[in-house]
Amino acid sequence: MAKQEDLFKNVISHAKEYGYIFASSEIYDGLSAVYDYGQNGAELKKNIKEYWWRSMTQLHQNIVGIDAAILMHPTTWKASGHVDAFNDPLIDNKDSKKRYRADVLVEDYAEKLLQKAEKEIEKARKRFDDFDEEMFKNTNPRVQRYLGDRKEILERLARSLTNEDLADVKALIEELEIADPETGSKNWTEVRQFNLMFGTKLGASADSATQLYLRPETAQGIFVNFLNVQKTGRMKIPFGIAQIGKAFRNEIVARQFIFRMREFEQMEMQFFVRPGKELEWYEKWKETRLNWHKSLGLGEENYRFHDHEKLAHYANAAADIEFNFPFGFKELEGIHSRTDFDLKAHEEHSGKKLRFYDPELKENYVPYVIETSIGLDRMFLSVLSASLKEEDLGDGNSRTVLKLPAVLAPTKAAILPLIKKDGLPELAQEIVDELKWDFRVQYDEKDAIGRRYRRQDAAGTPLCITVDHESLEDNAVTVRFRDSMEQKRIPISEVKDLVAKETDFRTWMQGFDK
RNA sequence: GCGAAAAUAGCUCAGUUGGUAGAGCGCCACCUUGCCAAGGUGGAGGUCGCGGGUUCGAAUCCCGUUUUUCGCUCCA
Repeated sequence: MAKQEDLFKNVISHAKEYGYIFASSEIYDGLSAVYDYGQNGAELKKNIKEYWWRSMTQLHQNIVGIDAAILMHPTTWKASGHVDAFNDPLIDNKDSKKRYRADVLVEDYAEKLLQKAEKEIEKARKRFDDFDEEMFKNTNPRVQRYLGDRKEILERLARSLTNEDLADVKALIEELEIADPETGSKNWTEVRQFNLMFGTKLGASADSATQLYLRPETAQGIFVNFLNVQKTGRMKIPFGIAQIGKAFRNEIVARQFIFRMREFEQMEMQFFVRPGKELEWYEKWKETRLNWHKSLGLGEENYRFHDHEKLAHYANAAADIEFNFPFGFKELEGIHSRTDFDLKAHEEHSGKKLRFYDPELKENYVPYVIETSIGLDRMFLSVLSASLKEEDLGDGNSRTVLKLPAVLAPTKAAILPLIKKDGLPELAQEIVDELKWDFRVQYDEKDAIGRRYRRQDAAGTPLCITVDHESLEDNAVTVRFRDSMEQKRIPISEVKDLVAKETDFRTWMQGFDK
């Protein structure tokens, strides 16, 4: 356990030291759960995005990409359910330190009253042969009291929640003497409202401004554009719309480095299918997405599915692809069968039809949706943490090496003159000038060659190309591979092809693109 | 949000019972070496997270605060 903790700390400090991730506004002590990507982090992140984007929109003829705005019409979030669901009144028990949803506590209490009433009715049913349930309900004073109290409590709760009168919710809990279900303590804090959505205003003057939200998920940008894309792209079901973009959540607890941030980026694809076919496609996408992860070679044992038993209200099937992070298996990507919930909700709220005319069936329908949604920052963390190795070289030496998948590496190759004189730097620079058009490469002449190799190992550069005195004679260079530390002599004219082969999208993805 | 721990140079850390900061690595310049890191010389870099208090004097003691990590909690 302690070892895992150390490993995670290593990942965090390596990420900083090599320019991958910095705390946001660090000179001002940082901002909780907000991080910046540094010079190498930005490259790695961009490469992950590109790997995903090309897999989706380039390898699939029937998937296209969009880039919707972060700000959306506020009704979007009513339709999606976020306005209601992302607003939780929470209360803490001071003794047990447990947190509960205040409305759920009250609702549970009301539920108990209902159960008591039903018990009375059951008892009476056994006693009387000619039992009239309606009659009994309406006349028995106990049942009357239970049901009356229940009704009154629920109405008062609803009223208080609508008016955002949280003090009354607290008062209600106290009046009813509701206790912590686990410990029985009645020592409660105030009820506080947690709104998971970041609010902002449209319009410069405060009084005429419209309340807007920074989107808490990117999916809605796709749903509201469903018809635009379908019509203008002449898309036929089944088809998908992909998007990469920022989303924002005002998490109560945001932790674990970049695993849960307040500002994060999602890569998601909504796949529209015929109603009734959704579970077939759900299975297919589960497999496709897992394959995509496997293509990066970070270790197949590091991935697993986690099928949801408790489904969100919009879903009829859901699974996560979990990754073995330094702090255990956690969600990396979600694959959800979202039914027609979102499109239907937008139809209702907008009054616009969001349907597809299926020429084969000769009918209109609201498509069903399979969603694949991956946290880009989590993906970044998974790649970084699985790549960082402290390697024992067997001869008493060790090295720190960042075994990033070459296709994702920020720098593809380092060009190194063996020594910085005798014309070697000039030849090395020529190679840089040739390669730089196709690859991000780096020139380095400082320090002993072995040291430069190790430096590139730690930065994650998959290839080193060394120019020595012989190179001037035979036009050949030594290529040194990061992972195996093996060296190979090849003609300078073949360097470009070699770097391409090692770092190419096709090299990595082909065979996994099922 | 609660509880625990931590915060000193870019990184990893030391800093004795309070006497106004050190090491190793890294970085920069020059010299030297030249195929798997840590030769030489010189140099830059810290108001010890921040604010307050105690004291003649605080990195060190006390209070508050911020950030991070862990546990709980939450998680469309």
